Amino acid sequence: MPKDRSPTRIQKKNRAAILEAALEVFSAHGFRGATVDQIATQAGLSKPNLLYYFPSKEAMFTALLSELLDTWLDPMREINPEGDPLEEILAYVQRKLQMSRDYPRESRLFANEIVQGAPRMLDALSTDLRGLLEEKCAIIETWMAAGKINRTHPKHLMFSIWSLTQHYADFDVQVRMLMGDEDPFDAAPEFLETLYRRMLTPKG
Amino acid sequence: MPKDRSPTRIQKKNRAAILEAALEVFSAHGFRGATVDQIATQAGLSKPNLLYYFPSKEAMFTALLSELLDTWLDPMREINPEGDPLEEILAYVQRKLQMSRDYPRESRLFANEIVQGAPRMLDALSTDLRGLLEEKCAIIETWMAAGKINRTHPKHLMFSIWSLTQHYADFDVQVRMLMGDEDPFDAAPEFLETLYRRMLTPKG
DNA sequence: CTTGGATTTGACCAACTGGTCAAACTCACG
DNA sequence: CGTGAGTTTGACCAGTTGGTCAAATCCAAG
Repeated sequence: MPKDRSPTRIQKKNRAAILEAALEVFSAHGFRGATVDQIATQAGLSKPNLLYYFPSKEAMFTALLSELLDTWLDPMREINPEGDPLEEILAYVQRKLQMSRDYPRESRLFANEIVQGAPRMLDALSTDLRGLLEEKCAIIETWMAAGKINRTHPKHLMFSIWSLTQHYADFDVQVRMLMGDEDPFDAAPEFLETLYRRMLTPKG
Repeated sequence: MPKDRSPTRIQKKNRAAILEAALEVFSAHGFRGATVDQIATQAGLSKPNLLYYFPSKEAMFTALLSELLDTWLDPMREINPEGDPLEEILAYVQRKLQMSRDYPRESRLFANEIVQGAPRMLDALSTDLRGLLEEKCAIIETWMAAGKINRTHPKHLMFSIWSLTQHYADFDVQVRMLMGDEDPFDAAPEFLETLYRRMLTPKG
């Protein structure tokens, strides 16, 4: 295992290669379904070499999670309390949809883990996600109280956004199988915009 | 392996116990993450005994899938072309939500499999699901053409219903962690009814 | 160029896992 | 009862997998 002084050129390169490979393999097969050998092959390194950089398979997984969770939550952080309520929420939906299009592996990584009870992620979630959600829900509630958007259950509203957008990444194979040639991401942005505009525009 | 004449009392009981245990274990850990031993313990039988009833782990899994897929699609089958369009869709949403509440393991079983690319399910899906979806989307399109509900992309509409309802089963741990004491299924029915009513009621 | 730390790996191990099998046991039925 | 088919299992096997380690190789700083 590398000493924890400032990382060498090689350490930086290999750690990055391993985490990229780990993302590829873990997101496709889940933690248990992935093997260290697969990740090693994907990264172009030998298995013992991986275990020189990470003490265990588990450590690779948690390192990957903590590296990604922050970026994953960025779209939500960008919700601006000062902006126009409806437009803020619509923009958030579009950012989340972009994430599903551009980073489907990340989405599936989290999906895999949460569906199985999030045994290795609950702590991180209840730390980082919980607070952020409370904060944004409070904002949404003031918007509702001010009559800027229709009144509804803020948490369920957020869940619905996560669910609808991540569905296109997590259930990609099913969606594509059912849509044939058509690219799901062609119509999805408009569909979701319409949905939330009708849902939230006041005086419905 | 039992002969394929009419099953004995013991065969019926044990096959059922095995499939119930398999559902429990596969839905919690995915195919690769589940072990035959776990299923055996859960079923109260020995490992070789399971393999007396099913030739392989794979066979247990596919038997389970094909047994469940039919019931899983029932709520969609019940959509009635003769009924009131908006009410038919709202009722479908509620049926799906009930499924998530009452059969979360089934939902997670499918979710696990599809997130990982549905390697053992794509055939069944493209046979059973594809046709059913086309049929129901055609109905929805006539409803839209007749101005009974707002015009939108029918397939995306169906995806949205699956996504929103199954989210409460598949991401159960996350949802409950974020909602604290409150039961997600208390507010979900009303939330979803409001959402689809606003989305679909004509002249929005 | 030397040298000591950083990096890499072939060989190996113990635990686990899906699956087999012959022997033992149970049960329905005559 | 007795008997043969139906059922159960302990012992076992081969392949896989996470992880170890000593030896070999590489590399950057003096």
